[in-house]
Amino acid sequence: MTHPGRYHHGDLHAALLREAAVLLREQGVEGLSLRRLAERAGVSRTAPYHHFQDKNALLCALAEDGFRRLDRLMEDAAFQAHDPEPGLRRFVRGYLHFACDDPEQYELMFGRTLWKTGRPTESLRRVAHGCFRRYVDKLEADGLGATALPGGADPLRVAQASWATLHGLCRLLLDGIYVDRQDMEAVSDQAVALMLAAVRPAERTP
Amino acid sequence: MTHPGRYHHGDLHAALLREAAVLLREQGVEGLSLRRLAERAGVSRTAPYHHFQDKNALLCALAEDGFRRLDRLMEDAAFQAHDPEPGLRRFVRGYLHFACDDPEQYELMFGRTLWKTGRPTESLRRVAHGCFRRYVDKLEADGLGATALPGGADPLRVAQASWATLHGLCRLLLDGIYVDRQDMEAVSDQAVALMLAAVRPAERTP
DNA sequence: GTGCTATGTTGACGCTGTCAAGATAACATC
DNA sequence: GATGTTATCTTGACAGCGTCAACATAGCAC
Repeated sequence: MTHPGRYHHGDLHAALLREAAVLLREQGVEGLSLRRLAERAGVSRTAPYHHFQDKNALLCALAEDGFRRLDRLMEDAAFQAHDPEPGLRRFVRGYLHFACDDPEQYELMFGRTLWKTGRPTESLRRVAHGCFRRYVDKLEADGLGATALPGGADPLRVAQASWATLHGLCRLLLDGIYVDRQDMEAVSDQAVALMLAAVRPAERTP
Repeated sequence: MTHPGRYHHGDLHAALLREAAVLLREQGVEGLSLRRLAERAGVSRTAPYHHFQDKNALLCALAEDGFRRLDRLMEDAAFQAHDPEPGLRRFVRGYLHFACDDPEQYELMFGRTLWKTGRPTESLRRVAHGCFRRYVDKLEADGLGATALPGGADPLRVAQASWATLHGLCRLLLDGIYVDRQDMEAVSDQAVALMLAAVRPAERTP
């Protein structure tokens, strides 16, 4: 398939996604136009519309891939309550690495482009939610559900707050506000310490 | 000034900023076009270019206003080391309220639109940095510089990590990912607890 | 009054997402 | 094998965008 000069492309759907991922990585969402995409795939401007409802749908598919990769990272996570530090440290590093490896993809996954302006696909919603769900479950299963925090009885809250820390760090880092790229190591450790202080079970609270 | 039917507008600069703030609040950056802005101000499409170098410059000015407002919020903050909870709680609520009151403005201030894609004005950079600087100083002045955290000796790190938590929370909240608007109260408390655990000085670490 | 400068105008260019209508190929059915 | 249906791809068009160039007007200094 994918013979040049043919009227039918062969596997345009996959080719579009592939090319889109490259374009996204190199130029960001702003540089990703359907027209340019079509041109790169050697196809006319409106051909993509036979494979994706509109630009939003294509971007959602792209973000979905990202969440699937992130979900795999989540699978490997393990936080043992008796000594959460190494697991947490590995997870945080992995997360930051994931975000920094392809910032534009991360931005697309969590940015307003899809979640506010455009409407996220039902399919995207499912994957993204599943990814977070897995994080909550991991926390709970590994015995980090109830923590030293007052509201810590609810693992959902712990998950939300800790994910927010991680996420906020990534955003500040990637957009270059307040946190420099070279601070990454130090701030990463700081984030781990922050979470540990919150998550370390009840030595203090009787 | 600002007489209708006049060739010269009178105070287009201010009018543009005013109208832009409204449009931003109502429709977000995506709905804010220079052409529409000009039309609303009763002026031709290219008139704004005599008052702002380009769209990026106008957006920077808009974001700058936001940072000035946020800076005022920062002034009121007070974290006393002997009992940081009430001050911190007030600050967190204030911050979340600020973000939720005008989400599009917050997005503009911290989003990639200015910091990644467009280039932030030197003036914007200064104000934004000053705002964060004030936060760091406040933390240090109130005796929260060195904390229970291992790396807590550096107030900059504490500031970065705690701001990241706050910021991440806002992003997840505003974009509607993982955190619902109705969870705000609970998550806000959770964030306070998280920071407190990190910031409460050295009862544990000898 | 004369000229300079700030401000506002129209016209144009290339870019974008998307719709409508028509062309072509593949495939299923008779 | 012929026929019809469907998936796929094409060109043409439209409205919107940011921005540049060239021109018009008004205010202000001299």
